[in-house]
Amino acid sequence: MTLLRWPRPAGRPSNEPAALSKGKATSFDIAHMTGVSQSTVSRALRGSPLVSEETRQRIKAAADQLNYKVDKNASNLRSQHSGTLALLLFEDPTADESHINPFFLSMLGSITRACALRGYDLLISFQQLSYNWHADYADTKKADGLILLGYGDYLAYLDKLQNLADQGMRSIRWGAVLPDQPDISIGCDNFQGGRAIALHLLEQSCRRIAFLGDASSHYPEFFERYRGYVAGLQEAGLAADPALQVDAAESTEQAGYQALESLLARDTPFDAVFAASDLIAIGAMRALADRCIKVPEQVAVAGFDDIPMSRFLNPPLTSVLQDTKLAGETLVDNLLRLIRGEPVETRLLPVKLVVRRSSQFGKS
Amino acid sequence: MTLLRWPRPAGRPSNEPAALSKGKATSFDIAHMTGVSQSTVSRALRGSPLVSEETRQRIKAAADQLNYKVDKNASNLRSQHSGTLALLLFEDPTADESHINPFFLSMLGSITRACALRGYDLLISFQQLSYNWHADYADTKKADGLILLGYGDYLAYLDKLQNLADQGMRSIRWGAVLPDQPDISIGCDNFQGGRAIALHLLEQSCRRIAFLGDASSHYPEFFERYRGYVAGLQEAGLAADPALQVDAAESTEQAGYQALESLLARDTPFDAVFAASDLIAIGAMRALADRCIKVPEQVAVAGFDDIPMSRFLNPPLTSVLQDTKLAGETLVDNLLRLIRGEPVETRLLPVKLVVRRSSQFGKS
DNA sequence: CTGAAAGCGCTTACAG
DNA sequence: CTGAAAGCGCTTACAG
Repeated sequence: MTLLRWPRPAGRPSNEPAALSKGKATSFDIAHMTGVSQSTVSRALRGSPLVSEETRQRIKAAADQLNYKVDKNASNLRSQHSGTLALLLFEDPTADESHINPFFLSMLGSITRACALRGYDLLISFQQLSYNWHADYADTKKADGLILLGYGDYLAYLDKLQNLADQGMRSIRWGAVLPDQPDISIGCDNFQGGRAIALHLLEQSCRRIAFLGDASSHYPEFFERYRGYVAGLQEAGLAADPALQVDAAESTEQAGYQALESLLARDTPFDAVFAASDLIAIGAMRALADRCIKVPEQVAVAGFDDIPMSRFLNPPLTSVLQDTKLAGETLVDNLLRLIRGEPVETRLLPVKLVVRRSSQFGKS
Repeated sequence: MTLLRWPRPAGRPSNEPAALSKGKATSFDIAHMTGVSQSTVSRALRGSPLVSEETRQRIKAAADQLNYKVDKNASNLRSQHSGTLALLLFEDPTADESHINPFFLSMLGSITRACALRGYDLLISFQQLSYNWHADYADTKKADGLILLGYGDYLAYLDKLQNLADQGMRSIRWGAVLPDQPDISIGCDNFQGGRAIALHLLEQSCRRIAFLGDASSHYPEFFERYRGYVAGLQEAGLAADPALQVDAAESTEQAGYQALESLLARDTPFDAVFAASDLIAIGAMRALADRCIKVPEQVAVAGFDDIPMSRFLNPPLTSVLQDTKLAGETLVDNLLRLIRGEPVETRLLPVKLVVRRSSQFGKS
């Protein structure tokens, strides 16, 4: 009998073959099995060039046979990084808890995929604005970096972002890209999107275009869309009429419905509605339908985000498409760069106007 | 000066106050600061009854002051559990990579919330059916349990489920609840949902109700919906006509569009369409619209899942609502029970018929 | 109620 | 190219 007997690590009965102790094999088992040191096993499995090809093959074969997998907790503890990113979705505190904004859901999907392709795990959590993100994900070492996603009052959490940056947290935010921001953010070109909608509606012969959405620095993404809209009007020699701008801070149907009612209550004529998001547009279209105002015959409507349901609306909604696949990849890639200490470029992603029936003013 | 000086753990320069070494405080720092042992710090912070209230308060205060957080990797390694659940979304291999099935997105949201409320983290990943789930999430100790979500050929991954069960993996699956399953699954009452749709359509005076969706044990959820539909017909003294059942394995618009075209090609008269999912129904409605067949005037249509966009369709789609909030909570609670070694009851969740205009046969 | 000690399973200098 | 050793930061018997 030539089978060598190696000492077993404490805790495993020496009469039980390692191959049968399911999910329990350690690098020591592999080492004993192949007759090398545990350090060499670790090196081989991590692809270190310090191990000879022949040794590596033997070790890999043994690892496969024992169904061995590196214990992530141990390797993370030792190497001090987790191979995990955390995605924090912060929502309006008032949001209905059963539904997530479809746009963020779409982002979530693309971020998940991007992480998987790069070999990172993704931890997901919903957060209130009041929460201490850093403490829970960075200090506990659960994640190497944070992706922040969500609407909400920008000025209200500016301090928190500043704090994250001060503590050297690796985090990146989806949102408005502005000068003098404390953090690194990636967003789409809200300005050009707003401008494109305005130019498109003007081309449909609309002249009194209402804007539904907050137009203040509290909601910088909406504000950028608004500024693009104003710029578009100016190019056509028109001035934006303040009476045609109605606040809608939340991106919800309810907010859109109410915003349109406010607009109607002002008794200011309008022939088009540019909603700062598709959800707001959906609410506005419902309010118009309830008053028997026909879209697009009497009023043209356009939104922003191009969420999946927009093409199914009646009439289908003209909107601005944000490329969520590219957005997710860009967020992940830049966060990874940040983690590696490489320079990161704040980026503005291009948008695309998607014309559908809701904006064909006057046609039926 | 009465400030005591404690020895510093190796690795930290003793001239640097612990409070300034950001994100680096350990339980030893707290111990030194409060004059107790590190074990006591660990106990106090974990709420052990072995620590006196006074000591606990002092320790907690020190921990707050130093911004101390337990290192999850260390505690996980030592205690051998991760406080993390993994959600594996397995999709049809053919699925368009940019969009996730809206129903699963909704489940994802509710599972994320349920985990957060119970103090668990959630790891998310997309998986192909061919993947070795167990190895990647259980053997690596990244997660204490698995939640499996997704459509796909049930028979094709039965072996894998068996394997998971054999290896003692803590996992739970959303899907059909059938006798003799190798794993524990939770699902909605697909049978009663299918029956409710059939009875509803019959009530609208439909007599030739087509079923769009796979009706085989490869797709047991669809099959249960089909069996419910057959049962509903039987209650009205009608037999299901095989010519009215068209396969659609994937839950996509494309599959629905094609299924309806196949149905039309059969030249069998029908006055209603029951699609096995809303996505299939959406495709079918488009195919009907392309042929200028009016819904619900000429053909009534109903779906299943009640995804968010269904109420916005033209006409709004009658469907069967699955309570995703309850589903998410049930999945998480049962998985946690499984992890704790408690008995788990396979559960069938109730569904609710949601009637909208698409099924008002004959009306305009 | 508290402390000293062992050890979870790795990675990574250090030495050869 | 390989091995012996230290140590990541905790939790948990064990002893008092």
